[in-house]
Parts: sequence; structure tokens; C-alpha cells
Amino acid sequence: MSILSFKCIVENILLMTRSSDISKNDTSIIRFVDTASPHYHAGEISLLNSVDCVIFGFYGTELHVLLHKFLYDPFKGYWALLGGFVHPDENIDDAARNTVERLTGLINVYMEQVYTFGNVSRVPTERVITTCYYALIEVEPTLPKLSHEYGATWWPISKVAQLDLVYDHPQMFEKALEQLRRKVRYQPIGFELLPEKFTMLELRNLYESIMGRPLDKRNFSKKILNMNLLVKLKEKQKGTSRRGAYFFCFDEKRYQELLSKGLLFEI
Amino acid sequence: MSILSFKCIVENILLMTRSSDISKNDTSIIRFVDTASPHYHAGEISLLNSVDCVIFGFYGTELHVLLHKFLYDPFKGYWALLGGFVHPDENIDDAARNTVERLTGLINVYMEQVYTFGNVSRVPTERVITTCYYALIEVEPTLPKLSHEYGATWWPISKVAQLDLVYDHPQMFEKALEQLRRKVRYQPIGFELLPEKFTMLELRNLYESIMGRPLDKRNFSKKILNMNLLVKLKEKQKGTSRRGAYFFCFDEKRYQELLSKGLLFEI
DNA sequence: ACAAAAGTGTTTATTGTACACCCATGC
DNA sequence: GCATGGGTGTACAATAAACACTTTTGT
Repeated sequence: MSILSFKCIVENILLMTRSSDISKNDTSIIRFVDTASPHYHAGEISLLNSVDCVIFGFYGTELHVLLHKFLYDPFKGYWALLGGFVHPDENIDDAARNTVERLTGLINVYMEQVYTFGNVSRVPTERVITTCYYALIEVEPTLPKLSHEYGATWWPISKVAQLDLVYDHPQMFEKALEQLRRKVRYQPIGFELLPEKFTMLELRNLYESIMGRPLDKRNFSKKILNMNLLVKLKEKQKGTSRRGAYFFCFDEKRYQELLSKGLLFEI
Repeated sequence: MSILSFKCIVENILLMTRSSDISKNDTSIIRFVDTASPHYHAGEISLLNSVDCVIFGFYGTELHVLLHKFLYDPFKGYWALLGGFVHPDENIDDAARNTVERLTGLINVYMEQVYTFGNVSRVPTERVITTCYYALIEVEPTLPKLSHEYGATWWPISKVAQLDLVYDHPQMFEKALEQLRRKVRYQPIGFELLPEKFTMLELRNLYESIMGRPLDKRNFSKKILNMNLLVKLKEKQKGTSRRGAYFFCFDEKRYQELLSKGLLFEI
């Protein structure tokens, strides 16, 4: 860094501490860009970046989303998606992945970017640009960690509209759900939400919940089984019914084979 | 801002100017966050944000994309999407819109966010998080402005893969095209690329180019016309053929009506 | 009159939808 | 033996795909 540009920065600080813009609000963030840069980004001002994750989990007959109580004013007590800031040495995808891992302890979770929210006043206290992701996780193994250590709560997606969410988190949730709804029809991602072994009923319940409408029992299983992506196991589910339902599992290897032959998943 | 936090910042500057991290590279950007903040974003570091626009235009029988020659090392001479930085008082959507307007002079252009690229090293000289958008414009009125004032060039989408593009612009282009391909099938956005009046052949050529495969002439017009969204005009196209093809225009009002009745566009 | 593109219908194949009864098992 | 959810097939409707000849008009 040149002496000139360093001097310039110090002068700017002195200037800013005197300006009313800064003094009226002691939470302001100060940012400088070294104007001696020869690059096209010289003189540009940087902004805060964060990620928020819509963590989906499925149990019972409904898709759920993980929310926590927000701790800071002016949205104290509102519900919020799990998020975190993007650090200078961290890819945004990793920031999202780390957020999910920190909260659930799960690694290798299926995640996808949804949308970036960048309106100036979306967070009243500061300019923050937030990229929204969704994550699909298998609920069972994570439940204890979530409730005890973080006070996070699974909400059925049908109830979310009635909750008070912070900032633009309602839109984030809507966009994430919309994207999941669309994608689940042409990519076999629904299985990420189920345990390794699942019954046809569980799978159908999952799809019904995501799509928000009932699906015909016979037509559904016909369609799914015709794709030859499920392996019917010898094992049957116990406890839920007299007869017991066969378990299935998703054949990832087979899917990759069919994919490379140009055959597509579709439901 | 408290005296304490101001003092802390000055001390940090002194510290940083001494550190080897900074002195080895005079293009570094210095960013501070006031640690006295009572907010959850206290202590976080901000980053540069930009937008890049995949500007699509249709003429002849192929979809084109607007690119310009990059002026800065180490990608001098490579092709690049049109972009700009996001300013602190500017919504990211507006940053994208302004980029398109600055270059084409067009306002009210149809735009959509595609994806945010946020890997640490995607831009070698600086950490920049870039949100990609696509824009659909009608080519005719803009052609002169583009070529004379900005040296931008329309490239047919089938040629883009053979060009050298800066950074991760190849991926941006791919994602944008993929999203357009998908969306054009369930939203009547193709018309944004055509003039007010167009022939059935022009519309079909457009869809063929976007989808990348030939479409049956009769089936296509049957399907489009059955949706009752096009108005057949009295006027015929002259010059391209002896007989002349009828012009059509898209009936936006009708589309809104049908939309509110739950009828969907689909092709 | 003819060249060149515009316009138009029918048949067949595929896919989606609706629907009801028997089966296996634990109690 | 009976109550409970599990599993299965067929008929009909709708949609998609394939396909070729006639019309118009400027030269």
C-alpha cells in the first residue's frame, strides 16, 4: 500500500467520524477501497454478505422447515431462517454449508442456491446482501442436537405463512419452496429427505406434501416403479400396519447410468 | 461511533500497514466494521458485490448474446458479459437494470436473476461476489447505440462456447441460458425478444433457437393459437415471400385474464 | 406459369387419469 | 375371524407427434 493511499484512508476516517451520517448511528460500518489499485474494481465500496438456509426436513405426512427465534432488536422474538455471514476467505456455497453443519452437525447435505436478496433496506439496521439456499436433510438423526443445543423448531410448511418471520424471510421461504416444488419433479432429490429405506406410502406422502395436492396411490407407484430407480427390499415395515409395507431404496448407481443414456427422471 | 471503536480502527490501520499481507500487494482493500455495534452483524467484514448481465437478443434465426471486449489484465482481450458494481444505496436488481440501461439505452427491459457466483478466487485480483441476471431485449432499436458507443458485439449462442470469456462468465452464460430454456416453456417471456408484431415463423424460429431443436410447423402454431393469447393482425409481412405471412401480436391483457382464472401458458 | 414460402387436418402413439377389490397379517 | 392398511390392473380421455398437400402472390 502506498503512503498516499494510507494517508487518504486516515483522512477519510477523520472526515467520517465528524460527519452526521456516522455520528447519528454508532452501528455504521466503515469501508474503504484503496484508490491506488490499477484494477477495474478500484474505488468500489464493499458490502456485507450473508447466507440464509431454508432447511427442509420431512416427517409424519408433512414437509417441515427449521426456524429459530431471532435474538436481536427490532425483530426479537420473530422466527428466522438459519444464516451466517460470508467471510473473505470463504466461498458462499461453503458459508451456506457451514451454516447447516454448525446447526445440524450433518455433512454432505444436499443444498441448492435459491436467490439473492439485495434490496438496500431489507435489513433495517445495515445493508446486507443475502443469498438464500435450501437444504434437504433426513430428520431423524438430527432432532436431538437441534432442540437441545440451538432451540430451533421444525415447522410444517403449511403453518409458516402464519408465523412472524424477520426481514424478507417470508419471501425466501416462498422462493425456496417454489424452487423445490419445481425441481423435485425432474430431479430425484426427494430421496434426500427420506431415510435410506422407505415405504411407498412415505414417498407418496412426501411428494403430496411438497406438491400440495393428493396423488393417486396406484398411478404414483406405477410411475415411480416404471423408472426402475427403486430397489424393492425383502424387509417390511413393522408396527404401522398388520400386513407391513415393503421398504424400497433409491438406486443411485442406476440413476447415473440412465442419466448418461439420456433418460430423465420425471414425476 | 464511540471514541473507543474509532481508536480501535486507527490502531488496526497502523497494524495492517505494517503487516506483510498488505504491503506485498498495493491493490488490497481495507474494510472495517465497528465492533461497538450492538447488532448481530457486528464485527463482520464486507465484500465487493457486482452484477453481470446476460443480455439476450433475437434476430435472423438465432438467439444472440451481447458481449464486450474486456479491457483489464489479466483478461485483456477476452470477451465479457456486461456488468457493474453494486453501490451501497442501490438495490442489486437496480444495479443490474442500470447496467442494461447504460449500455442499451433501453428501460423497462424484462430481467431475471439467475444465480450468484461467490467463490473466493473466481476473480483473481479481488474477492468479488457477482449476481448474474439475464435480460431479454428487442434487438432492432438498440443496434446502433451498442456498436458505436460501446464496441459490444452480438454473438449467436451457438458460438459462445468457442469464445474466450473472462472469469466464470462461461458458467454464467450457461446458467442463464438453462434458466431461459426452462422458463420460456411455462411463461410467455419469449415475446420480450420479438418486436410488437411478428410472424408465426419468427416466433417458431425463436423457440427453436432457445430450445435447440426443430419444432413441427403445424403442431407449433396449433399449440400457440389454441392458447388464445395471440391476436392475428390484418397486416402481412412484405418482402420475405411472395404470399406474405400474417403478423400476430401477444395479447397481454388476455394473458392476465387467463392467468387469474388459473390457466397456464405452456409450450 | 412458376417459384417460394404460407397455411392448414387427420391419424396414430403416448401419456395421464380415474377408479375398486383382494391380500396379508397381528390381534 | 376380522379389522387394518398394503398392494395391484384396466378402461377411457387427453395430449403429443408424425406427416403432405394446397394456396397465395410477385416476378
